[in-house]
Amino acid sequence: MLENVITRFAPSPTGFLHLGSARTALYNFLFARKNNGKFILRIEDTDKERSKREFVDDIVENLKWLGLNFDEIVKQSDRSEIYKKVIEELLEKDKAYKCFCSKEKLEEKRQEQILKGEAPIYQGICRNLSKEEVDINRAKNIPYIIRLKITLQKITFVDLLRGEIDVVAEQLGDFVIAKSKTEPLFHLATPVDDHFMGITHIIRGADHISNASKQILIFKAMGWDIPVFAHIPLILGGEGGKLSKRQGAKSIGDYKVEGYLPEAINNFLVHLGWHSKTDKELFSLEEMIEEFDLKRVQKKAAVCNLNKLTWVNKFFIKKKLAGEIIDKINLTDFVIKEGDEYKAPNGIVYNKEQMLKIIELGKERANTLNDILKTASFFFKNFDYDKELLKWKSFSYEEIEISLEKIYKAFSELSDNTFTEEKLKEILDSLNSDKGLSYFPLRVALTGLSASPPPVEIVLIIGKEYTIKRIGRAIDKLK
RNA sequence: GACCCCAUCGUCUAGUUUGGUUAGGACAUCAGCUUUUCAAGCUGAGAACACCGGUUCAAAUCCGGUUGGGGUCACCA
Repeated sequence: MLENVITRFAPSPTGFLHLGSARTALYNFLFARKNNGKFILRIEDTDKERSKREFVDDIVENLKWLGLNFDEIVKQSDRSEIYKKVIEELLEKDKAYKCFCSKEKLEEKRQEQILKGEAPIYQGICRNLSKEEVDINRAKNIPYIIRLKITLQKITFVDLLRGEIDVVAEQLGDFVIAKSKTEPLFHLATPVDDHFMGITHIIRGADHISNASKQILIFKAMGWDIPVFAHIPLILGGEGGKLSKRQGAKSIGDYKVEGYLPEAINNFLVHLGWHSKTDKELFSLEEMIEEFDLKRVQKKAAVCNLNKLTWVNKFFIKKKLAGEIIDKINLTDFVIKEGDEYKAPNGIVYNKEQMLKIIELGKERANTLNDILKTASFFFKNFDYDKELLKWKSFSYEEIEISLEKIYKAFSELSDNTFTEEKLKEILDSLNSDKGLSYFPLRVALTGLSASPPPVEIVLIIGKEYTIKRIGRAIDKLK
């Protein structure tokens, strides 16, 4: 175990929490907890134009929903004093300078460079302005921004997953670190916070590899210790390309609404780039913490294939008790809850025990929480079906009708005491030599479907009265 | 375009550090079993080391190149 580990998840609140960012959060969380360290949520809202309060709320809410509890939340917009001090120090030490170039002029130069096939970087026009020149420009009120003065030739840093990475500093150009002394930009705010917050491990997406070199330049200019970097592989969409920028970039909130369980999402995400030493596939969050190891994280980008998510979700739904999920299911499309009663539009009133049994049946067949009642909607809604559906194998309509009439009669004769699972099965099993001739038409009569949970289970839930009614309706269709 | 990163079944991956495996698992697909249907479950099948060269008795594993994919090049993060 490492000492004093502090990690951070640093999203910009310019969008909802999506799968890619959630996985970054998960890895940071796992690594911190594994080492008994701290996990901090840092909202990078230096871009006032694009940052929105609703996104902050979404990120916080969904992180909590996933169980990725952070120890602290920090907003960059609350820390302007710190950035200001660093900017002033950098300026004072001549590690940074004011640039008076206009946006238009810069854009023109950029285009020229691109046309010439050169790297589109800043060419240092204001890099060596004298104090006098700067004062003149200031006196004229020409707007300026602040750039870092790059003096290093080569930047080398160690990535925990990839080893040494070399970057030619020239390639970077004197990039902008702040719009003004009070308006820091990403490349300044990030290293400043990482330093002052004591971040020991920067775990983030591989799209930040090239940013790392820029941020290291700040660390070096300030003479700070450089934290450990671990750039985790990107998650790609089905067609390749960054997930967050392409299709399929649904938010975690969307998955929640669609009926995915947080444990399913965590398990799906943890395997997008990481694998335990064993062949174990499904983990609780505690087990993940126990087994997680940054060194076993993949270097290759992972394509996000939702098949597995569905499978994982199904697994966890099946594992849960009906009582655990009844509160997570949106019942309003199916029943109106009044006290302990659940009133269905088809007239049946269920008690809680019956509702739980219905959920029990539904969850065996559901991919998502929302599927649970959908696959069992015949409990609640009126339905119709074609007479043809009642057919079983090559038996005739007459034979089907006779079978249903026998069931009708036998069920009608049962008293409440004998209306039990054993008795019902006994009747259905003995009625016809082909069991399906009893069960299948009964199934259709009860559900209007050719695929459903076992008919006897359904009968026991809706009760004798409604069972008889539905069988009678089927017989009428055959007449 | 320049720079950086990466490369095992369709997908997620084990194996690479310390060369020797019938290249393993999961999802998906297909088949069989079970069964009153579906789902589940069980059993089985097909399915991969990008290419070329080098080192070596031996290369998925080490080295070089090629190709391919991805990322970054903002007064966004």
